[in-house]
Amino acid sequence: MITSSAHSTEDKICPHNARQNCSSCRLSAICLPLALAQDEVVQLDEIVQRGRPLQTDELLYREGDNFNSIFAVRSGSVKAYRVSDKGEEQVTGFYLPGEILGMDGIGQNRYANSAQAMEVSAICEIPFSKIEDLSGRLPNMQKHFFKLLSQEIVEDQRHITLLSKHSAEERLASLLVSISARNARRNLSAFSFRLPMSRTDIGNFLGLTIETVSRVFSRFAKQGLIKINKKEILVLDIDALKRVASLAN
Amino acid sequence: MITSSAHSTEDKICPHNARQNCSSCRLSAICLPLALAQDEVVQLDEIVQRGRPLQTDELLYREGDNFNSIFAVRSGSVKAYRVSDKGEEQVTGFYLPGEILGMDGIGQNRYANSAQAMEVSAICEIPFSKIEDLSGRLPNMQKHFFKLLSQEIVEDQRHITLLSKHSAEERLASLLVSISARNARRNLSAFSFRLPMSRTDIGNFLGLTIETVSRVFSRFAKQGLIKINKKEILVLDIDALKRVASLAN
DNA sequence: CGGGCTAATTGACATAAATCAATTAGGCCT
DNA sequence: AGGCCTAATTGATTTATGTCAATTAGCCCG
Repeated sequence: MITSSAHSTEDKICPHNARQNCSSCRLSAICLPLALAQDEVVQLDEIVQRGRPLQTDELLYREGDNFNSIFAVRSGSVKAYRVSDKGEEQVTGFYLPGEILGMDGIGQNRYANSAQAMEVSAICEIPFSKIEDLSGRLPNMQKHFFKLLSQEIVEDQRHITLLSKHSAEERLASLLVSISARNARRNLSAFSFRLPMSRTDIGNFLGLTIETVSRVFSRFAKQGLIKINKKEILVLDIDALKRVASLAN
Repeated sequence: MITSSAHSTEDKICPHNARQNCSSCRLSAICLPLALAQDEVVQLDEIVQRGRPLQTDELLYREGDNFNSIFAVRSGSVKAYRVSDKGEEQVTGFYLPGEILGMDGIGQNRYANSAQAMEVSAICEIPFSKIEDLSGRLPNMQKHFFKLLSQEIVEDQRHITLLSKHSAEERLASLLVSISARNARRNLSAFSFRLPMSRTDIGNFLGLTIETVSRVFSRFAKQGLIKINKKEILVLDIDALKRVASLAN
């Protein structure tokens, strides 16, 4: 346990000027270096670009842009969304520190989503051509990327099931459980956290209206599963929440 | 155009004993060999295994099974489905000749779906470890697999949007347009085909009940968009159908 | 420090699709 | 050829969630 306070200061401590390499990054255990040997991480390090932080609502890339890089979230959070031909906007994912986005661009050489910062966020950019090179040389790297891509497929299929077969309560509980778990993975509290996204984004992601999201939040609070203060969430009964999620995932 | 008759005999002519290699396979233009040079296809050929055909309803693999291979459909058709912790079954995809399935297993070394033949089907099996080897040696191969995986992600995200934001009519129109296009890709008729899946599977895939699927089919027929005879579909107005799909994809 | 803007909440009502139920129509086996 | 089994269709009714509307509560900026 790195922190016992409700809200970790992870994102506050020298957010954008931490020592600029993967080896010393505190996310290395869950981010790309995860799968690499010490000396391989050095090679990864050489191709990672760390730019200025993104401001809230700033776009990292836009749907249809030429695909050149994938990105890792170092601090903050990013949402990805696509616009259907019908003009409907669909949030396809939320990305927290240590998570990789942009891989949807590989197939068509264009991003299939837009990516937008939900708060001030530091992002690592990794040119994909360099990753291809590296993957050709380092079997670990290739293997890891195959895995990453595959996991995103499984993640998306889970979400398909969620949208197709589960109620509003199940969907929201599922999201809360997911965020809780991802926080825990980063050694943050699983029970007290701030949702980086708006109710609108949550609703859009879960295929619900903002009103329904709000009502379900209120119901959960009334039932004593959580305590809400705007975006601050205190999980009072994670097991009940998991039960509601029905493990809808 | 290979055939002008309403129903191609593609799947009937020597279905399982066509010359057993990728170079001469009539699907090579849309299947794995697509991305490879002549001499590279030969190397692919050496690792592809072609077993006895699957009977209708036979399982190719089961969710949770150890992952070892990916598969290409040579003839027939396969559905993939997963069971959520809630016990709900969700069809995640339909695979037609030339299409690849099983890649969801890479991430966890276990298949995340079960795969079941919807009719008698011939399947090519490709051990994934061999693909990793080959990808390390052939940049084309590696690139192609990254693309394949990425495209499945985009496909799934499209489906997420479909389920989240589109009406029953839009969903079904979208599926019909998709199948029509995939048939055209195989040089089959885009306007006259047999749906290999049941109404139950369609409903499950689209997040609808079988009754709703049936009603929407009837409505489309009444509106003169299609003609239905059980699983046989005659598309009368593909443009209208695309309009209804709203290009919900 | 106050006014206005936006996000969230809450309530009343509408609706698309689900559920329940009955009927029809094939296909298959004896 | 006839009967049975399953898949599909069609209709009547219910329901979860969406839509419309009004209210509240922060929060930013001058």
